[in-house]
Amino acid sequence: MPELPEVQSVVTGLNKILPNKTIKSVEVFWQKTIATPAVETFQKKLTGLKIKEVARRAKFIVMTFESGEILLTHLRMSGQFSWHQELPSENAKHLRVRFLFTDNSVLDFMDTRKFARMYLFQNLKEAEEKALYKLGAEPLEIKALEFREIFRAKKGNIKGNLLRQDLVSGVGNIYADESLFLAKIHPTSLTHKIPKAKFTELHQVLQGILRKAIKRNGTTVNTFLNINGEAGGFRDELQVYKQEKAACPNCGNLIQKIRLGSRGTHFCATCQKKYL
DNA sequence: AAAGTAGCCTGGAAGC
DNA sequence: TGCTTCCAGGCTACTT
Repeated sequence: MPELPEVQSVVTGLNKILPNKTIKSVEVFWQKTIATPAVETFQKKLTGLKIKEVARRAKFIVMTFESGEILLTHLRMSGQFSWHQELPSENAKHLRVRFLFTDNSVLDFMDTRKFARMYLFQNLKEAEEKALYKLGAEPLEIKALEFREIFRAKKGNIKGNLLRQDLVSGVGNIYADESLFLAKIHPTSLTHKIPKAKFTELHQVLQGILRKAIKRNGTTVNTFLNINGEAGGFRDELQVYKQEKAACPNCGNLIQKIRLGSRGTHFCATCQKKYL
């Protein structure tokens, strides 16, 4: 499941290849992948545009064109880009969108689960107003004090709040579970009952884990591959996520798995303190 | 207002 | 063995 580090890995790869390429045509194999505008408009508007750069905002891939248009892509569960020097002899499985460039290279977008979405906007202002405005601060940019203030008075459990993109953006299920384990906070802890110092700690371990995961090219749990077809190496570093029934690396007791807010949630009941 | 949940989807795992 | 059911989860929309 692509979260911030996985998206960053994809963006870094795309930004090495795509700038200065001009789109010759766009093929759409699954209409719903294009969230906005209408598919024909999407194809028509993109044709002839030259890519300026590829960046990331939260879990969105932000492609900027020379003329100012913005293409946002959200990978959701299984979205995947793959670039080819020339047209592949046969279509990849789950191919949803294909971008053909004037230099005859090809950018394919595959998405098994069909949850991924692309949004084309006229300019950054429109992208901000219609899509990005809901996003909270970047977890790697936010300061500890600010981080604590955002969460301090929030109701509900900390796990659910960590996943909220409008508070701090880019954290998903894997890094939520992992950072709570490292900060020794039980996922069902009530957010407003967690002491100030613990938030400082959570902020620190979250930044640490995200930086480390970016270095390791993200985490591959089921299907994630970057544009070079490489899996993420952070999987080997998971302490609790998908480790149910394994021994806690700290105390040796079994890692537990529960459902919290309809999400699989992994933790060590011994090491992680419950603030209620 | 905040919290819970259905729905979007497929494929692999688990259950029978 | 082969069928059916369950589960994974980011995000939106809807209900309570």
